[in-house]
Amino acid sequence: MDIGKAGGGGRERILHAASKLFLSQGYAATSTRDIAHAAGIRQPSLYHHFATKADILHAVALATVEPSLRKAEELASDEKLTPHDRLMGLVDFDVRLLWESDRSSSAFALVAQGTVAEMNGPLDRFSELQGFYRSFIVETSPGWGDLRGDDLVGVIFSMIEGVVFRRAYEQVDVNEVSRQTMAAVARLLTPPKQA
Amino acid sequence: MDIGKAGGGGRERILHAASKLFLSQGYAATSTRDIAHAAGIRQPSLYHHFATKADILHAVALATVEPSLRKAEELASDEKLTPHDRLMGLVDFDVRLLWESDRSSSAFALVAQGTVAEMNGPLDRFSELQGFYRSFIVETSPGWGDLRGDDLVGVIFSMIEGVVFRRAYEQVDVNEVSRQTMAAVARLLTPPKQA
DNA sequence: GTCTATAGAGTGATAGAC
DNA sequence: GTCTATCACTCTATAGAC
Repeated sequence: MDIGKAGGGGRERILHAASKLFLSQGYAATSTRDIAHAAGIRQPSLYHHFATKADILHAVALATVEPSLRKAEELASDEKLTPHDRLMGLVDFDVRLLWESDRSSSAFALVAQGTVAEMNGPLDRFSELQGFYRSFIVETSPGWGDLRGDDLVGVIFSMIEGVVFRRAYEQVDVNEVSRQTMAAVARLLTPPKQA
Repeated sequence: MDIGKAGGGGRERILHAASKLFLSQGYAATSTRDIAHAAGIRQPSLYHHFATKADILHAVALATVEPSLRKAEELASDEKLTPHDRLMGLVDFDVRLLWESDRSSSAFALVAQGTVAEMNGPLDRFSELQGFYRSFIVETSPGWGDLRGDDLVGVIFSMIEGVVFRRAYEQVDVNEVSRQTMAAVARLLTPPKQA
């Protein structure tokens, strides 16, 4: 299920349309009529595919985190790669995904918009993704000085998710943002040559 | 005008209530009845103080960015401080502000929820704050390697704003987050002792 | 400056035909 | 699987009394 691509069956069209609208306007500000119109159907027809509006959000959030998770699994199982390569591959993939709102969005930003209790499924997948970040990071470097282990995971995660704010107002190319972010991650992990 | 503190006149009470609600639920999901109830008045009474709901968001966004801006001005004019001290002081202040949603929130997160055209006032103030970050950063260090000048400004800003995501699901103390963020900023700016 | 009452539009969701 | 019609509710905002 890849909601990044248009086309596909009726359900896929709805998820694709809803994904774009939820990110650009927010969940609450997006009406079911908006979604239906963008999907090329009438509003009540949505309810043949989903029981409630919240269910659409749930499905979008799940589908949004899946590509990153699949990429992480692919990187983790590629034995030709070093941990550093795996981390950089995932950072690059996620930054581009976060940047291209047309295709996807911050899974967490979506999850955060729904009632937390109903969003446990997507939240679990999100935690899995964090787990990959954590293992790629600690396998790359144990850290040094006053930033080690979970400290590094926290600030790196913060930096990656924070690109959604940059996208909203900066005039920067996604290639530049990806390059900068990878360079910053590498710098945070690399000890000085003479400590 | 400090909407972080409760009390004050009717207008201040409304801004305080709206600030908390907009951050925790989003602008669209917050009804004027919610705001009025939290402020201890009836819904139509809001319209004695603000012409529209969007005006409340506008005022909240402005009031939210002001404390950081005042802090930045204070740090900039304190001649006993080095650029590095100024930067760390602002990072610490902003991370704590972002973390304590009860008191404030990401000015930008608020701005992003309104129609962009109507939010030019707050957005300008937000740009001013970015300007302080930029000058504190470049005065601290010109950068080194593949991260210099605006590259550093971008990733550092991303990391600071990104703490709102960490707050939402991590069980971390704000003092830890502030310490980690300051350490990461310092590490990004400090050249290796032997390049 | 706050209230009650209410207008006017939009909302999510259901019923039932095709 | 999509449609038309519609219900019951909530929303922002206004009018006018006190």
